[in-house]
Amino acid sequence: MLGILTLRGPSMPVQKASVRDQIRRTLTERILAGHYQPGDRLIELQIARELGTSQGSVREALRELEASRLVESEPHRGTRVRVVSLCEMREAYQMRGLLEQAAAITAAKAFKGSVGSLRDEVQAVLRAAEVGDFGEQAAHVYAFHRAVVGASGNGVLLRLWESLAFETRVRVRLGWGPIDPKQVAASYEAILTALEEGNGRVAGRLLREHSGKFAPVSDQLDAD
Amino acid sequence: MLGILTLRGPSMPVQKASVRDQIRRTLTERILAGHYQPGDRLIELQIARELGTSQGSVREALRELEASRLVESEPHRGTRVRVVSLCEMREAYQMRGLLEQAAAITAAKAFKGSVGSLRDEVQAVLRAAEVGDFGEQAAHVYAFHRAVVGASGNGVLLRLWESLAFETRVRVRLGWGPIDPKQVAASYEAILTALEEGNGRVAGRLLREHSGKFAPVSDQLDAD
DNA sequence: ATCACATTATCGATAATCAATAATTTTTCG
DNA sequence: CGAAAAATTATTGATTATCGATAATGTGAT
Repeated sequence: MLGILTLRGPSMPVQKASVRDQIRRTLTERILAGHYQPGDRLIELQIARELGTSQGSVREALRELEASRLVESEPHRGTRVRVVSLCEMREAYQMRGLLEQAAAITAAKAFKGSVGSLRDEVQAVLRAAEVGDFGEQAAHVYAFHRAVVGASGNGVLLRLWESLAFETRVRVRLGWGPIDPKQVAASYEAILTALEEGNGRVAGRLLREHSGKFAPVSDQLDAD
Repeated sequence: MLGILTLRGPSMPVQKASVRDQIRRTLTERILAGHYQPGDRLIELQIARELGTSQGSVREALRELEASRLVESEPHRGTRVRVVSLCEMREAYQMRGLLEQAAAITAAKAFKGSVGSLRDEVQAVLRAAEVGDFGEQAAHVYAFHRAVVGASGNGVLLRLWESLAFETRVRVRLGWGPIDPKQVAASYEAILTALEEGNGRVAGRLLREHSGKFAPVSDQLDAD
């Protein structure tokens, strides 16, 4: 039993690995990695037997995934990987832009003069793009934006932003074509400069525009 | 058993009343109504026995409440009603303002010339305020803002906004003092006028300012 | 072909049970 | 007495087995 619980690095302190969390993590990985495709059914007992757990634990994990909108379920019809529509993705990108713009306003204070860690992420993005490692690329893009939003110091803002993670991450897997590294570099460079100067207003605007570049529709909500 | 399932209005169509949902609804009501105070423990078997359900169903309901951030839990230490800090509430109000501003930009198109339903809600708010019925007042305030956000036509935006419901609703129960009806009326009247004219830009700005009036801290994120 | 009916897979839910852990109480001993 | 140690209790985390309800599928009769 407990085929999942095998992993636990040697240097890991006392990580509580509840069965429920392990299941959730495993399923999340599989969904984000594309092992389970959108629309695929997730059958409780099947998963339970595969992972060596009980049906109840799987149910709980599925409820959590449903809450974070990775899956959806109908009564007596089971749970399946959620299908994110193009429309919803556009909306999510709009919102991400809006939130990041707001985040930048205050985050700029934190980054003024020290954008080293951010620059590292951008470098990593470009390196990954050259090699063609989309997973790595997406991870560093995520890390960059998350760092900015996190630096805003607004926990609620961060939570809202993170709740968009699924919608804005599927994009990569849909393969809307490779990104021009030059364009990306230029865009990020401008943002970095603004942050370094502590100019949150400009950084925010640039981040919002950046978000717009990756969503194929005009941004209707721009208040400026 | 199933002491909860009694209710089901005569005109109700075919409402699926899963046990889990019933538990969730019951607990949500009790939390919002203040029957359970912030910090109170929610003991699984206790609730299960009281409602005549199994422990498992209560667990699932609690996981859902945790996802919507009404409660929080630590391993082996149980689940309790979440305590929303003043800081978090301020952040939530900031975010609510940001989202509503964005919503107004597009919602204005939908309301141009026909703000009747919105005006009704404002009237209801003032009426409730006169009578001193805070519950009713809060409900209509909620309905007004929700209508605006809903009219934006952006589902993701609506979802984000609704996820702030808890944080921005506790406020009423904390009783930050009664609100001056005149001030409220004037504020809403200006918003209505802007929406009626289809001027989303102005309506958005007013909504954001409105939100600021109810949060006791200067709004740092205003990009305009 | 299509409708009615049976079959099957799966979900929704329950009960009974057990180990692990946290909180509480009691005991022991300096 | 008062603090450390030990025992007790309450509750969670998780399992197994089981049942009825429901949706999907298959099958046969007309």
